[in-house]
Amino acid sequence: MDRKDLTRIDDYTWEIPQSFREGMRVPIRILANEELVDDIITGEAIEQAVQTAHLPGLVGHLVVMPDVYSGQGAPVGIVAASKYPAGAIAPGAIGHDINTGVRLLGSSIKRADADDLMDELADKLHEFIPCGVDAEGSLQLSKSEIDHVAQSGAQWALRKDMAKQDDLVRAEEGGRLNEANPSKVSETARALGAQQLGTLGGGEHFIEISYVDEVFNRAAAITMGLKEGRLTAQIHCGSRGYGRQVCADYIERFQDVADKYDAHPPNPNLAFVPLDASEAEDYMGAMRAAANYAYANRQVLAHRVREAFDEVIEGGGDSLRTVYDVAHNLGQVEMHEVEGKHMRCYVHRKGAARAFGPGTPGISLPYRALGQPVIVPGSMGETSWVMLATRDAMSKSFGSACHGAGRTMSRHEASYQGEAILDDQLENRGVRVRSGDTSTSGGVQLKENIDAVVDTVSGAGLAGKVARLKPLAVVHG
DNA sequence: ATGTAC
Repeated sequence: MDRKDLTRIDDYTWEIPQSFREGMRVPIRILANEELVDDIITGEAIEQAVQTAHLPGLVGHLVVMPDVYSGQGAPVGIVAASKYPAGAIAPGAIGHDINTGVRLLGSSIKRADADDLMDELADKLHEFIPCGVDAEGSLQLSKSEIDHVAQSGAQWALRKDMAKQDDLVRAEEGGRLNEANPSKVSETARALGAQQLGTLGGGEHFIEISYVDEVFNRAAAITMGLKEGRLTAQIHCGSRGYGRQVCADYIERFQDVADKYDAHPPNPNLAFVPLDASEAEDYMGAMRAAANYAYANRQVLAHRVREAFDEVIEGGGDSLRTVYDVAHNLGQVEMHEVEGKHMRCYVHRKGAARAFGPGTPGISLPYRALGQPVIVPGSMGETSWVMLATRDAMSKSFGSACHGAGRTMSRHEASYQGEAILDDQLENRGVRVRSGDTSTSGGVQLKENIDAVVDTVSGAGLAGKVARLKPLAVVHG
């Protein structure tokens, strides 16, 4: 694809018309600045976006985020809104790592006071947090306990003294989706979940200590508890094998019933069924269960980070306060205005965060008047940004923004890349690294386009800058 | 992303 296939809407928006290929249900809107657009349209993710635009019942336009990259079925970095309940639902447009996301914690600890302690802090984080694909957790729960986790999300951790009330108040959806249905989750998934709660996983998943480098919106930063020169902690992870298995199980099941619904996607990983099919309801219940597992997992990891801080800094754990916790891979029923009409939609977000503008119902109370926080972590060891959603996000991207933590290569390409160079790259940037089994991160390469991504998100009017964070230490799988 | 593999 090249630029002649695109219509330029404005400085940050490019459209691929519905006529680009027969079978597309909506046009595609790529959100990207001059610097990013050519890479996006020449990469392999864009063909996946074209295929995703075939999903029946899509409304408005398929949104492609500036940090998009190649995924399975749908690319990572898209928003696809389907009319509810007349449209379709596709697990591949939500992703295998259901509710992968980010928890950001702020603190009152001055960077200058912690400089000499950073190596010890990195050691303790690594000691307290099991990493890698095969990491088994410190919790070792029964399958029936995992059903409680899947039902209650981060609230389960509150009952187990691994959360503060304020953690939940400042998490998206209070850290728990309603109408989760663990009985629709396979035995295989439940068994994996029982072993893995409280583990970080591999690939792009990481825990990072950073500091607030610069504040751009002082009032918002105060509400968020972010102050220049103070330490922060970020936890980027998801639902581990539990969510992966839920996605795989339902893609297979949807493929099996394709004939019944005359549902034939351009790619088997984009298997779909009508939203009002019983199989769709089962998937939604299982997917919400996996989302709650991920909310609980980030909460348990936040607890472990607090324990690690306590070992090194007096009162360190207690000073870590949740700023926000946001999901990147989720499907939700929401009201949106499309071509002048209010309608109920099923919004698939894959590699995209919800970003509701100021005053929108559903935003956590401390932030409802300001707009939903948008955490853009960059790759591990990269600059991160904290932003606030603005009103334009509702019309431009179904109330969504980028997810930030991207790859330069698809997983498929990365699998050919051989030995890990990631840790050397990180060390060269002066970031302390502690890693587990690097076999899963061997192909992870650091992106350096985070500032262009953030320029696009703010230029397109999805979110405004609040603060920039700089990395000090990373723990990854 | 992953009891890893188009």
